[in-house]
This record gives sequence, structure tokens and C-alpha cells, in this order.
Amino acid sequence: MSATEHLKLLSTYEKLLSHFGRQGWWPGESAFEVVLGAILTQRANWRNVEKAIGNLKRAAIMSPDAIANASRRKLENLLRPVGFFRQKTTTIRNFVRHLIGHHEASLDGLFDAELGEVRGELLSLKGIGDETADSILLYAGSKPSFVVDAYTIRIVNRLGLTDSKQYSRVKELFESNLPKDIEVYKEFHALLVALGKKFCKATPLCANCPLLSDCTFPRNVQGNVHSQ
DNA sequence: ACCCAGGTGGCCC
DNA sequence: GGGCCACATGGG
Repeated sequence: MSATEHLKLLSTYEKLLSHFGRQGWWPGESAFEVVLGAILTQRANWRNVEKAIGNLKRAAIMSPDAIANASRRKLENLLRPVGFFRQKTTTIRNFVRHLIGHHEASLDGLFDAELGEVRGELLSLKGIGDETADSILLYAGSKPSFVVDAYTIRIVNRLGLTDSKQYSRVKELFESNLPKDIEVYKEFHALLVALGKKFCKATPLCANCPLLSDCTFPRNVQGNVHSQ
């Protein structure tokens, strides 16, 4: 990546921060709740994730042990609002069983290893892929692992920073061009999601987009309201 | 009646 | 590596 593009990435962060303000991610009262949210939000609206987490809290099932002791059917019913609830129930049960079996039910125990090692451990659990692993590492474990999502890829593609759609490539783009700062990683990802939700859908709503002048997305296509 | 949401894994070539 | 599919609920 050229020096110009390096600066473009940094200025993108500054522009998003001044436009949207601090996002303060991840929403959640505890590290364990962040882990659950990271799994539950896979291809799901956050509103529905909040419902499911509310269901767990009301049922007093918010610890690794409580989840391990709950029946599959009980969990599935509580998690129903997020969609893909059978898969996510399996993933969450696998996660807490791993935590109990290998780390005495302690998240600190899980995170008490090198980033790459913990990442590999998370990825070995079925249902936890790149984005979920990185969300857990960054927002629950405070480890410097940049989180890439569909919006992130779409946005850097449209900014002309890369044409790659590969998770690992885009992650590397951010990690090799940003200061290795947990707060920057946390905030940048949250800001990209804020931008994505508001302006960078499949059919973009470009009017008032704070990055309009940096965008290389083809103009004058149907649905694209880039100003002439 | 559509379309989409802060993905993942399996299978195919 | 890329393309396609199932997984499932709820809001616009």
C-alpha cells in the first residue's frame, strides 16, 4: 500500500470519528455478555440480539455454568429471536463447555495466552469464524485484533483501498496501517458499521455521506445518489 | 411480498 | 481461491 493510501485510511478514521462521534463499542455489561453477543449477532439485527440477551438475563442464565446446566431446548427457546437459533445454541454450548473444560470457566484464563494462540483456539470451535473470533478477542479480551465485517470490505473496496474481498487481506490492510492501539481498533470498526448501516448498503444512499469525496464507487448507476 | 441484518460451514469446481 | 447453499427470526 502506498503512503497516500496509508494516509487515506488514517483520514477515513478521523472523518468518521468527527462525523459520528465516539461509538463506545461493544455494548454489554460484562466480557461474557460480549462473547454471547458476538455469537448471537451473526447475520442478525442487534435489536433481536438484545431481546435474546434479555431473555437469558430474565432466566438467570448468564454465566458459563448456568448455560452448561440449562437444557438445549430451554436455550433454543430463549435465543429464538436472533434467528439461526439452533446453530447458535450449539455454538454457545460448545464455547462454554470449552471454557469450563480447558480454562476453569474463566474468560481471563482463555485470554491468558498470546493473541494468535487464543485466536486459533476460538476458530477451532464450530460456529466461531474470523469475525466472531476477532470480535471476542478485541471487545471481550482487549487484544489488538482488527474486526472485519461485510460493511468494512464494502467500504474499503469503494474507497479504492483494495479490491480484495478476503477477510485476511482486509484485516491485514488495517493492522499494517494503523497504530496497534486497542481503542483505535475498537472505535474504527464500530464507526465503519455506523457508516455502513447509514450509507453503504448494497444500494448506497450517498447523499450526506461523510466519505463522498473519497469514494470511487461508480457514479450514475441506478440507486446511487452520488451528486453529479 | 419482498429485502436485509455487525456470519459460518459444507460442498463443489 | 471463488460460488452457491442452508441456517431462521423480525423489522422496514
